[in-house]
Amino acid sequence: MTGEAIADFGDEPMTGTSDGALARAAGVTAWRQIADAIEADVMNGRLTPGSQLPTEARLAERFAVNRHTVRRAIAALAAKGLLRATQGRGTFVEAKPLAYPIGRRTRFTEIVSREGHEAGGELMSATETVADEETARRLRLMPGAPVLRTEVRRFIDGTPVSYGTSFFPLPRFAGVTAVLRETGSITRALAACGVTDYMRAETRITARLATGDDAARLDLSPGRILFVVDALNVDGTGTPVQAAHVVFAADRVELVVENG
Amino acid sequence: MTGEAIADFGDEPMTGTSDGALARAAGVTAWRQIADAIEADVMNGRLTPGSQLPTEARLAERFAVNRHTVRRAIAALAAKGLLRATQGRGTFVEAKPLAYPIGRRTRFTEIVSREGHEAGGELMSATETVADEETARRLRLMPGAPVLRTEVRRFIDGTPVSYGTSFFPLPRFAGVTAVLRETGSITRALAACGVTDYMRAETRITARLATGDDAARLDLSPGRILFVVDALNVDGTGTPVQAAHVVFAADRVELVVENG
DNA sequence: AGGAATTTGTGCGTATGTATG
DNA sequence: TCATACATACGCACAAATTCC
Repeated sequence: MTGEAIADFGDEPMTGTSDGALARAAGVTAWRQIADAIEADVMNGRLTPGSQLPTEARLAERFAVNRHTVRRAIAALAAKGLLRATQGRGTFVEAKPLAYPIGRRTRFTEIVSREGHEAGGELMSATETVADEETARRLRLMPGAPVLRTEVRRFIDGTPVSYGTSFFPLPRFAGVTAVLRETGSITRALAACGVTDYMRAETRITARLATGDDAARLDLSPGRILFVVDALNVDGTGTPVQAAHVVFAADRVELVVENG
Repeated sequence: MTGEAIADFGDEPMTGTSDGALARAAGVTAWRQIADAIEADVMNGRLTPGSQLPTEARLAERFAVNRHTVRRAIAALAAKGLLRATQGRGTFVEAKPLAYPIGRRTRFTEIVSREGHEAGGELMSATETVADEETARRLRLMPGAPVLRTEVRRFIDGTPVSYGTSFFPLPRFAGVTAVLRETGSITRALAACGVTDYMRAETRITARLATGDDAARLDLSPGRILFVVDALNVDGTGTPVQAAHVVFAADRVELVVENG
């Protein structure tokens, strides 16, 4: 693999006859050779994180194979988390995972912007309901107590990294919905209800594979790994203010526990 | 599903004609019906964590199918993490994941025994080598400085839960090998070198799928989820004493971050 | 607002090489 | 040697999502 970058061909003629040439009738399948070529381009920096690959049609032309064959190579790399293909947009090189500190002060927006990225939040739903046994125990409420249930999806530089549901004790935090819908920031939503500061009391981390629903919400392929994070936030007096159940795309974040 | 537990049939006659009977020629494959039946037995507590299933041959007889069909059902549940089949031993219901606290004082043996389980450790290898760039940075050494590299596998109640490599600065911790080989305990090994107390400074958590090697070492099926944990331990003065790179079987532990 | 162009996603059919029995 | 099954690869057509004018 000494060829030029796959993405670098434009209208100019090919610079080498061996470029893009596959060893047909060799022991390795065509789609795997293509996948290896693309992966090498990513590893060598010829394709940088966030950059767009040529269209499947152009890659097929380039490697002199059918588009299906290119698609198979891309699918393999997407399953590895190296690429991400979106219908109507194109295929892109995935960004490096963001270090996501988990500590007493865990604030999504602060974390992301401190690393030089743009944080985004989207309130997907907000309904008043009653606490089930598990939620009541975590929020130290009676089962059946009124709670606000919100579903929030979070983005870094426009790509979704997590989504999940949160529960807030209800007489106290009735006002979070409006702020959450407008800003997508939990911190500001709680501040609007008089919680000037809150702390992460406990974080439980498990993992599972992405279902079709997860895949759709996080724009990744089914079967990728998800972190399942159950978090409890408390106010200055130690009173629970938020119980969250969030799934993260495991190859878009790296969870970091710092013990200062 | 109102049948008796699968594991409960012994020499007594069947208590109901429908027990174990499959809806052949229905829309659901035989192996999936068997898998669902076993899963229901686990969920309802008729099969408890740690208990052994009947042999594949007996299950095949029970459901009146070929043993291959039973194996497919078991394989599906093993892939979900519900069962674990070990050659020569049998098939067992997986235990619930153990809560594994990650904090300033993270001690494997203490954590496990406090939860009422038996902790085990096995030193797989110990070699003197030199620090590569990454290891040197973490241990605050010069690249090329001598370090001790150990590979340790850990068990809870006899089942492997993690394995990984650790690096110790070498002039100081030459004595850990012997203690580690004898006790499998990092805490005692460090104590033997004069480190009466150590602290977890940082823990980085990512995830990946188990390869064949991982699967062999942790006695799980390839493709299961692994937590990849990079940890740094320091002594009372803040000097790094151990840099570890450990993989955990993600469905045998739940990582818990507590912020006192 | 709307419609064309672009790009990925999906389905079907066909042919070929390679194990398997 | 034949039959079968499976994965690979190709070709064509259309659907669906996004972007751009």
